[in-house]
Amino acid sequence: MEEYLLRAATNWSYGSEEDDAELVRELLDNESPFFMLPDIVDSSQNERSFSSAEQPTPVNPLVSKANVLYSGPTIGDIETALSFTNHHQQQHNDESSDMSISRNGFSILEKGSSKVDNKYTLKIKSCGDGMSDDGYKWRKYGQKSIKNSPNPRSYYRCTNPRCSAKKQVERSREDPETLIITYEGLHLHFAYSHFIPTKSHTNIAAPAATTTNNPHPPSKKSKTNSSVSQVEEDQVLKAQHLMDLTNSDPVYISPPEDIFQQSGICSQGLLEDMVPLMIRNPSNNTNTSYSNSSYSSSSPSSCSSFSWSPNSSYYDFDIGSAISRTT
DNA sequence: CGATTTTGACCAGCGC
DNA sequence: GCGCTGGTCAAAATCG
Repeated sequence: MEEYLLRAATNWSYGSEEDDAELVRELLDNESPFFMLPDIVDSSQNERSFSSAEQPTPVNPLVSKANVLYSGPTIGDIETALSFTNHHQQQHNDESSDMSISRNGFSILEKGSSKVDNKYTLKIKSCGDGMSDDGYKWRKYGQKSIKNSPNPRSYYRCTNPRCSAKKQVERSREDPETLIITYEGLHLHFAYSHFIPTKSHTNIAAPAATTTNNPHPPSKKSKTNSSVSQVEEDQVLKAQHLMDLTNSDPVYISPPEDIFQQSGICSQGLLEDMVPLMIRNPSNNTNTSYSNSSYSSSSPSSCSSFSWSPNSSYYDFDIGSAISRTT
């Protein structure tokens, strides 16, 4: 899941359907550390939150930390979703029940996270007190009423000026508890929070002399000042995947704030922030695993994923404030 | 007082 | 061309 999002973000708009299909296969490969064996997960537990005591055993500790459940989509389901038009994709999403992530009081019903026209749609089911927060800073820049829908749609931009990401948040008509979040543009926070710098990354993040055709780099100007190329980023991503395939140590998730501070880089979680960090601070890249409790109790920064913001207000028709506001 | 949200106006795309 | 709709802008209001 995280891997998928990470790679999807990296290949934001230039991934072919073949690439997507390959990615899906990798995701659904039982050998993948990001894949939870279906027989481990009681399907009856899908679409609900787990306490730490009742979490099913995942294949990958990262998945465990994220309370990620996988019980669902077949390769065909997702490949179909990837190939559908936006309209069809939405229908497909409505008809299939696939992934569920729950963390810090909300769950994601990812009914086929899919990429259509550079957009990724997540369906998030609120639970508990209804609070949910992806942990990153978004600025609301608009809200519109949608025809034939009682719920307005809220528009958000990432507050990081180097990030062009936007998202739209609206409440599902079918299920008022389900929020439909459409991410658009290259916004990598959603995945970086699960991106753990380790020594192995630095070893593998070797430069390569190729280019990408990513049309929406988070910051082109910063690229010119950085020794890290997009290809290096890709290498790091691959390294991360390889490392996770073999690393049995607990792996976590949001990098600690002090690492960012020591590095003098923005902790918003952009990949271009992460890669220099890993290169410059190899010594800091070890021993960065955290306990489950440390994760869930206090996010190290506003950039950690899915952090729940107790100060956020939640109103029926102000979906976004409940999701985007961070403190 | 700066940051953020609200909200009406404006604009562009699309179908008729 | 016109109207509808979705997306964005920007000034005012609100918040911390």
